[in-house]
Amino acid sequence: MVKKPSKKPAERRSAIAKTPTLADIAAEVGVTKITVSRALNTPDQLSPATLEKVRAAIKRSGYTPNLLAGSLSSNRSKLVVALVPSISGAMFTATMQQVAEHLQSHGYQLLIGQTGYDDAREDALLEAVIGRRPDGIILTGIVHSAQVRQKLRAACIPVVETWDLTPKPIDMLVGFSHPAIGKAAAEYLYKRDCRRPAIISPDDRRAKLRAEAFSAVYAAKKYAVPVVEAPAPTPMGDGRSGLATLLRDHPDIDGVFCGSDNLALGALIEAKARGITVPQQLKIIGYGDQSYGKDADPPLTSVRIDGAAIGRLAAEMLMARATGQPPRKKVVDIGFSIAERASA
Amino acid sequence: MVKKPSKKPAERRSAIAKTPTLADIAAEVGVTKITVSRALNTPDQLSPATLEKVRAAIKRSGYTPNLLAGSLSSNRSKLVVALVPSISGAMFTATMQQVAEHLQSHGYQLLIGQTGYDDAREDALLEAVIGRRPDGIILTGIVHSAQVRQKLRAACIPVVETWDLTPKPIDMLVGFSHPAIGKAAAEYLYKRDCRRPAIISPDDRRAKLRAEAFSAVYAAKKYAVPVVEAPAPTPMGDGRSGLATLLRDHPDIDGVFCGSDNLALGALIEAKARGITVPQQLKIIGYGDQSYGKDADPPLTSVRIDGAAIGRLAAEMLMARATGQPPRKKVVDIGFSIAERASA
DNA sequence: CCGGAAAATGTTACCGGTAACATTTCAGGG
DNA sequence: CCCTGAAATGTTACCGGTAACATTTTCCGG
Repeated sequence: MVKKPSKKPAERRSAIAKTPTLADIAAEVGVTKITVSRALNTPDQLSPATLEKVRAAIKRSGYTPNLLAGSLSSNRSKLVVALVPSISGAMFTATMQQVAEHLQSHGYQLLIGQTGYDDAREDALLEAVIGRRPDGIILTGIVHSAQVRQKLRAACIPVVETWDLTPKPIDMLVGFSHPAIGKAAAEYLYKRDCRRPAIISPDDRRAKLRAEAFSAVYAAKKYAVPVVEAPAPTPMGDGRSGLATLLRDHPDIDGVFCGSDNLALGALIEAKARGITVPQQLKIIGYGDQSYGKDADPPLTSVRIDGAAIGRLAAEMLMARATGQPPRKKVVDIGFSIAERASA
Repeated sequence: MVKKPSKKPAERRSAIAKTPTLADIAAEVGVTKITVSRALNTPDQLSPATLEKVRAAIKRSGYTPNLLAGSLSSNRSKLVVALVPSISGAMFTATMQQVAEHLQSHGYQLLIGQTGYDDAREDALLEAVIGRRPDGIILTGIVHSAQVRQKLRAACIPVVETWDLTPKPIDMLVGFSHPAIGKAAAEYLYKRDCRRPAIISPDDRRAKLRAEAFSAVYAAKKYAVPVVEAPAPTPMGDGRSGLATLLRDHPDIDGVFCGSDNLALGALIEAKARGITVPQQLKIIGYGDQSYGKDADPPLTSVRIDGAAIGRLAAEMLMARATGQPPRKKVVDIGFSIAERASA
């Protein structure tokens, strides 16, 4: 089978299996490209007869429109990208769920990128994402690299930073204050007569903010707070071993502020395994208020963040921007609460 | 401020803030577009002096290449999309982690879509994904809609189906047999003198396959297996309530096959809360072998799937295809094992 | 100082859609 | 039967890059 190279590139291509394009469908039906395009995007503009023929041809060929081309031309991608540190972190699930649902009802699509608690990697990923020209970007946490901040601004893409606060957001923001949480947790434990608390914390930036604020409260009262750090994302096991370490070095601690519910649950299991009563001998407070915390024994007291609300607001802000409305507020602090249960 | 519409569209645009393009950079440096393009993609081809000037201009303007345009032109998007039922399902985390790492080392990017255990939604999402013309698609589970199968084939995009087996994959496949797992779990419990087992299972398709195969083994021995289903993704609480329901209706059960480690952990907590000893009075076996299972008390026996291996193989297959090599194998059954711990 | 190969850069024509404006078709009133 | 405006369809020119091939520069030995 000799392949005779012809001059016309279109012809050369067709030798190989090629995915059908608008032009192919148009030629088959006997109309022009724009008519097929309209059949897909604004079907009301076509006569029923033409519409029917075009749809039949599309179905027959298994044609799928090339959104790269469409987006390039129309300057709208109908795509929103969200970046999260970790897929597994159940924290962000509710947020993503809400975002996806809201976007979907507006005909937008959500894709998620995993950054992995690593700034350099986040920057690289973000750059690649900007290149795809999504109609919106949702970030977990705030962006620190000046370079990336500039690129985001230059790209003119609506951005929502989330899960944190900063006086100078790139664009929009839905978050809450991590130091405020550390402070509130400390006061919560202090009020319940905790005098020798400790911290088990993931080593990511936001968790550290909470831990530092917690320590600061006790430091002001002249108590030093021992800290154990574990690499994020923290599995339950780190909570067990973390508590074990703390008890070895500081056998008299009477409370633990855990930087995640995973850690808290691990600490709980370790305490029970050692016959330490919770909350009598040891108070445990988690962060995130995951559903499984309620099902622990005793149920876990935890800092509650309304992740779904973050998602809903972020999506609404983006969609408002997409429809050209000026956003009511560019920055929202959704706050937090402490879900008081039996463990502290 | 009267805006005088000029004839040239480029000029009209520039009234509004516009994101810089290759042409802008090129004009600024005094070269042509292709030279700038080369500075980004094949810098070796340029003289050091030119390269330096171009890079300076790029940095100054905060330019980010429009990958839509690049992909459209070159017919390569350097993008792989993976679809998972749920972001939170820790099961797929290891897989995604591996995929992302392998792809990254080849200069590819991974974006994740969430389908939500819903076939209709998966189809819609998949169609939108095909439209973005990624260089590869990784699916969790196998595709059932004939329509979508045709579109995937027509689009000529390499596809890897995972976490399941089928005699007729669309393209490539890395998975294992769910019925085999149900069978193995049943035999495992039977061998340990379990005669009145029950099942707590998520209601997704693959979990049902496992449950049915489990029941079939016992049915062959004339034992009926009671089943409680919970909507996926299953939180720990469903394990607690699931076991409670089972014990109410069948107080004499002596083993539970749980469709996820979450469910198993919940069942474990419920059993302990009721003073039922595990494994003496009740054997519990999970599925997924999540890290937290090891840290439970007693440690959880669980069906182990090497999710990381699935990710690694899927990524390797895609990259091999991208570099034009014919894949060694198009279908891989990676099997499973039962991680034997104290709970069963 | 010249020829010629290699290195550096440029030209042209697309990729597959959509926007904006132009043209044709058709129904109904005068 | 013509006119008119709305409905249906077409034309042209892009969107912002890259492939393929063409041309100019540079560098080197003879």
